[in-house]
Amino acid sequence: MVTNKPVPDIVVGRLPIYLRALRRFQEEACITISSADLARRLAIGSAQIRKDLSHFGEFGRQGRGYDVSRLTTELSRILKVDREWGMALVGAGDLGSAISQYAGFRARGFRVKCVFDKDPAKIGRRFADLEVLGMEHLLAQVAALSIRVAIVAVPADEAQAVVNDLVAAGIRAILNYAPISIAVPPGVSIQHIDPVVHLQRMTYYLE
Amino acid sequence: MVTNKPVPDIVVGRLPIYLRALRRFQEEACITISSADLARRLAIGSAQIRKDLSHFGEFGRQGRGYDVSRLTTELSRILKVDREWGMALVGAGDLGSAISQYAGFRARGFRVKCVFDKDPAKIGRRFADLEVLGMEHLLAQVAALSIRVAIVAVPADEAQAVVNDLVAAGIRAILNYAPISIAVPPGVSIQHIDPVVHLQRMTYYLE
DNA sequence: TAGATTGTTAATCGATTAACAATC
DNA sequence: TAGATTGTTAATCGATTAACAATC
Repeated sequence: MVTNKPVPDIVVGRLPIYLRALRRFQEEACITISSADLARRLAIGSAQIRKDLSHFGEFGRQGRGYDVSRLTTELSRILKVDREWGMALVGAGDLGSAISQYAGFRARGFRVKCVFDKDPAKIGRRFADLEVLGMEHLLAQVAALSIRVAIVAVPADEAQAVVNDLVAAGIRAILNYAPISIAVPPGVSIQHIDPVVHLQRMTYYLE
Repeated sequence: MVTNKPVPDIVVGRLPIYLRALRRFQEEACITISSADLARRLAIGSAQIRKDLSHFGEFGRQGRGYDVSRLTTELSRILKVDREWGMALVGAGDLGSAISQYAGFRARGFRVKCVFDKDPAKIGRRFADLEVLGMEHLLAQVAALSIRVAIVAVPADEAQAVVNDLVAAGIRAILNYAPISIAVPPGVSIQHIDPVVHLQRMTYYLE
């Protein structure tokens, strides 16, 4: 049942996982899957999948399940990944270089369109087909290219200032690789990637 | 109050975030902080921090707060990151190369000790001071180096098989960079890093 | 039709939060 | 001491799960 209440973040957060699994079912040439099929693959409950999807509409058929291609299309539309998103990358060090070369972004519709750094030694270098620009070009570039998404790959102690600049430039979604918690104003999303945090969540259980 | 009930995963999952914030307070030369100070920095509730910590002991003082250095030590001990952890890396492509060079691991006590790939073209190459080995050496190396932690950086369709090999070799904690959900037996932890999932969690809110 | 599976309800489960006695 | 802040309780809030009528 679709209401006008906002969908819980935790539900939205699972949709990309469903979408990723659907792509694999598609690669395996599955035409139709049940919520139980998907649940088995993801090691979660089938009721949770049905309930999550019910926030957005009725995409299945009783007795048959879900059409893999239809559900992929619907989830892509809901998540707004039925288009290409250009991204700004701030930080042209080793990590930034690895990020700009990561094929997984382009393969799923995300593309680094411009690269910035504040270090004069890095400005002017080429990152694939992009020239590293100074931070003073951020505002104009983001506006000119209509960019809403950015990746932060600077040291922890510079990250908050960079995020502030990005928000001021109109960026509304930020993927942060700096190992630090960062504040953003309402209306701006931020997600953090810190592999060490994930490792530390596991060492607790070792021994 | 410390009981013998297992601490919820969601609580354990927040400890690395607390630890990361503590290191920054330490860099700022803070001696003592209150749960409210930490909560403000992390944009969460102070009661949650106190309740989370109370699962493990009493680390604060009424009226004073927490000693930054003491709490850092305690959390490091709880998470078992008061030591160095050697890691096996599987996958010697671009992503594996970036991972092996990522300074953030070593800086926080995680070190890649051996690298494996199944591609004969990659075997024998050098990754910093390590030689890329064939998968047939996995079992012996992991045993010889007493490694319990591994990183998977292979294509999605190879990841499950690699994880099975790792588990068979005695690995008990796996950081997976392949964009796929993977099953592990009880007693083995797995965490996933897929930056595109994080981006897709944000595009939903755009426009 | 008979069998299967959805979408939804209601119950259960677990996590977060507010409040405050204890106490440094 | 007076002020501040912890550790803990109990209430609230929200998410997960089981169950099943609807129906393809």
